Amino acid sequence: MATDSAPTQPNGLDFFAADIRAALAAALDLPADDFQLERPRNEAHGEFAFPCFRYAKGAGCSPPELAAKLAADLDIADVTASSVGPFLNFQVEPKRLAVVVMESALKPNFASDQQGLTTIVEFSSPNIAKPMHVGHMRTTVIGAALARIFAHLGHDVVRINHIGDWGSQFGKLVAAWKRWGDEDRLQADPIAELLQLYVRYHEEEEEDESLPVEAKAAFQELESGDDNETRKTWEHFTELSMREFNHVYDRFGIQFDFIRGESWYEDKLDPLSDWLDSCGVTEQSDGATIVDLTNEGIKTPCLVKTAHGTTLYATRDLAAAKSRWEEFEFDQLLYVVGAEQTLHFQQFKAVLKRCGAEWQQRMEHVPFGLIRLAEGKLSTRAGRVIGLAEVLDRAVELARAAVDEKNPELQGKAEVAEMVGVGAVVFHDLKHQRQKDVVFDWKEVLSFEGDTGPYLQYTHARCCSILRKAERPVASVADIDPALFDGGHELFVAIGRLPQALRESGQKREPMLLAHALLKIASAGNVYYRENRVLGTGDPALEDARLAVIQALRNTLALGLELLGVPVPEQM
RNA sequence: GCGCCCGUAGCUCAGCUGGAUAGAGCACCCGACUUCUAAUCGGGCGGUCGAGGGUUCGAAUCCUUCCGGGCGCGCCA
Repeated sequence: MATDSAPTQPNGLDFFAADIRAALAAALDLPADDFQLERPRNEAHGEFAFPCFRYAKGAGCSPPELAAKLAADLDIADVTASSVGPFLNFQVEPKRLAVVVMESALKPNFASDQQGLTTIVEFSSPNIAKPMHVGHMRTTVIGAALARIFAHLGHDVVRINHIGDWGSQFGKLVAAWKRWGDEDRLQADPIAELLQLYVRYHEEEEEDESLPVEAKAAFQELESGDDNETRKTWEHFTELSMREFNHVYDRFGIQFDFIRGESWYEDKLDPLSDWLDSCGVTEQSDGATIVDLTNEGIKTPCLVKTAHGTTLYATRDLAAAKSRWEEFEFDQLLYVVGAEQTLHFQQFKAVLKRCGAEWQQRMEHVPFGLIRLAEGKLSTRAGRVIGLAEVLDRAVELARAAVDEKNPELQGKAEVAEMVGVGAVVFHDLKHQRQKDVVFDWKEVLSFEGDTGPYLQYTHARCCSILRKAERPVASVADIDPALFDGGHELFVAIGRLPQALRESGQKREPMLLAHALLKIASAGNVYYRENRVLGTGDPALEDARLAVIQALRNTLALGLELLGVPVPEQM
């Protein structure tokens, strides 16, 4: 439920941005919200930029004149305004910036921003009886990251895994099982056996006309709700599949608040149908029940029941959405589902709109691009698949080789290799813009150098190492002479921008923004500790200051990596 | 055919609510480990931002046409 959010002190650079906006508002006599501060292209120009073009007319002068006038007039604590042509640049007094950022970064709630909203994130949602392959990675990794980001921003987050455990395909599977199933093979390797049945069904379906008939009958038996043999078989498959999925979720460190398959909404399907009827939106067409959406600008009607009377994907999604609204009264419900399902979400929101359910506006499809192989689209049936577990295994294997080579003395190499391998895979997925298709390339995914997860982990591990070797507590920022933070400016700016990146990641549902902010921080961090030796300088005050910087860097990276779902080893 | 998404350096991508010389990583070529992990750091090479037209003081960014790629378009999910 939406509650009043307690105003929190802005963290990082937001602290100064607020002052600058207020000063601009006063000078130009406009609301502070109107001002979008940009970042100067050239870092030497300062931390914030304000192009004067669109305000010049109102001020009755040219943009450069306005910039010059504002530069002369504005008086902001700890901030110097200067004009360069039509641009007004703001430079924060470096020592002050260092202190504010350092204090922010050492707080546990760095970058948090209470909003008191209930946000449901539906993600992962694999189909039972099929292996999780790289195609499931994006929804799983992006969804989990968004859920963590919203939680950190102060939302009440509900994570739902909408398992695909219902639908006519399970009729097919049961039919295939009855003909060719083998319990021993099933026990030995459940998913492989189920997949084999699924593939065989599709191969023989065309030759054998009785097969589809049996499949339809089986799904009808399932939907009847009776506790029959078909249902027992289906429950068995579900249980075996979930066991397999949970292995993967454990490796990713992902937990759900609710694992609710489509079948969970089974008893809500009839009421849903009745509701749709009572709203007067359904009609019959070629024996099927549809909702016409032409007035909503969608040419394809939404099918809610087949000619055989069985439900469809849309029916179950409608029932799920309505049930969730009644249960949670969510402020937002995000569906982290592939872009190829855009039409489906448009349709089912339009159906709800026709029913007068205003809350449909709170539902949002968060689409992402496909993962493709160089050889073509992923296809379970055609055997063009790369298993998710296989990707992780190979990454971990390579990570192990890297650990053996780079740090042979390390304790717990197996654990570290697991963290590094998984981290590489997760980060690789999150550093790309959500919407774009990605061509799966082993070489890219398994890279540990440059802009990668392991690079961030390495930077974090280096910080841990320095802090370990210091063998003493880190002084508080208040006890440090700010002049000793000299040399860390670029790093402070990078860290100071994290709160904004985090906020935008949430607003745009784009974990990439956080990923890139972290890369910038790590890069600046690597430069910092290379050029500013921490231990053994013989100057205790300087060591205190630099240790604090390393601590801030470590905390920031740990926070960011954790939010993204990249494991955070302390040594590697 | 209609709809949606995408097209930026050899490769993978940032930048896109219009703004200051288009940025990273990889690859390639130089250079830096007696000192806190070289999974690092510094330098170099590399781009008519798919093509044309339009709007604007200003376009990779907005509009439009075309080309190229992907996805979707009623009883699968």
